[in-house]
Amino acid sequence: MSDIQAAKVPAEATPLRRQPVQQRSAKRVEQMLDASAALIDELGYDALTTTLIAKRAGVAVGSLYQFFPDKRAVVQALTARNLERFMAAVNERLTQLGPEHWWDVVDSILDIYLEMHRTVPGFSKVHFGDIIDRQLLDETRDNNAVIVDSLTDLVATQVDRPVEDLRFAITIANEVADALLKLAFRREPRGDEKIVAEAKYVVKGYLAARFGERS
Amino acid sequence: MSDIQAAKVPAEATPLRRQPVQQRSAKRVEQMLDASAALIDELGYDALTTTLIAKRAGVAVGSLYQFFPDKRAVVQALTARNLERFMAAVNERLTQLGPEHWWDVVDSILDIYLEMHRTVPGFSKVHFGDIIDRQLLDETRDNNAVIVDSLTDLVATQVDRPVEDLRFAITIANEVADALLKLAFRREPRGDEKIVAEAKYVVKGYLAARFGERS
DNA sequence: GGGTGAACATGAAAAGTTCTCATATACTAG
DNA sequence: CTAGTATATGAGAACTTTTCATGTTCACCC
Repeated sequence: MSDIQAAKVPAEATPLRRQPVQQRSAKRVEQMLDASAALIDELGYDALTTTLIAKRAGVAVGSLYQFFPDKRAVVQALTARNLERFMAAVNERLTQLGPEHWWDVVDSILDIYLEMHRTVPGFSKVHFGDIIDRQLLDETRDNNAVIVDSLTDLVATQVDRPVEDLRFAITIANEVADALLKLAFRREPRGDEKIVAEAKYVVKGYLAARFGERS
Repeated sequence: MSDIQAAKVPAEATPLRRQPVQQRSAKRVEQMLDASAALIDELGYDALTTTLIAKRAGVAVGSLYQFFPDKRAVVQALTARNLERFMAAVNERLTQLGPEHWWDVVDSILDIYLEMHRTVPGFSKVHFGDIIDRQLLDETRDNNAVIVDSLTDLVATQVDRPVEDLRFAITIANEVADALLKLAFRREPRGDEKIVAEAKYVVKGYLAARFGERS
């Protein structure tokens, strides 16, 4: 009576040294990501240490390297997991609501984004929009592409415009929203309300100008 | 006949372990910052190494620690230098042009920002808006505050609105511009023209809505 | 339930970084 | 010319990242 349907995402290209196949190890990998997220929250990215991660996760350092090629890959995997969770939440919310106006889509997405900032450890420090160094850049581009493409598809069914125009506008909107919400959470741990409101205002204003008011 | 007027900025709080007093050492510190900038461009922040910086700058590692308390402080000093250069350029441009419409102020600022992205090594990777970790956060806030305050003063003489409203709007605009220009330079080394244009459009649109069209 | 090979776990130590410090040299004021 | 401070230096202490040989656990088969 359980939903055995594996929630496995194909995992585009494996940044992992080895894919955990047994359940215990999959769990361990999750623990390592959780530990990383917590530590990033507490100490910041720079102070993150493989030894610390391992200790916090309750595993040996070697176990970490069993799956991740290096420290960066851990953070990268964390951002990937954040992205997956985000997209899953967005999809769920949207299929639930049923698409009406893109206006509402924007609201939903921003709300979910906010929610994750507030509830997912480490999210406000590193999530899919971050570039910590060149190595992560390509991965980041991919992550953002996933979001943007997904949203573009969604909006394309509603707005009568060339898809490339939509993609462009959504790319811009995505970047703006990310920047402003990050600012909001830099100012206040729970997110500065005024800035959050302004973020919604700016994004909607921009999209309205580009998409037109009609749904 | 030379303008001896020292272009020294008071240097708010000293993040340096020791302030270079002799000219040779001041020069060396500059060399270290130059080396850091170049290396960040080439390898990314993560691959930055104190040994590498020293080697590139042609000094001993110890010399670096003579002035900087740790590696982060070097990057921090680099962002501070970038900020100084940026503000200096902005001030020069604006006093030259003479303030007309805030519209033109925005153009000037964005142009200078672009120019620096293209000509100042490392600028597109780390400049005043970046947060690499918690330690740098306060300094970053300061940096942004400097820009925002400075611009606010400037605009306050032109727009008849409560100063706090102006500061808020400028904070938002600053963040948006930064995010979009960073995106532009992530996409193309010389800055994606289309995105740059859109950045100007978004920022101006936002400020027009907040400040009103009138100069 | 015994055997086999792959997946996984582990921690000591190799390799690499950060940062210190005792020592040596350059500069500056008098 | 000289004392006193600023600076330069690089070996090495302290800490991190990553490897790897060794030992366990699991999954599957007979």
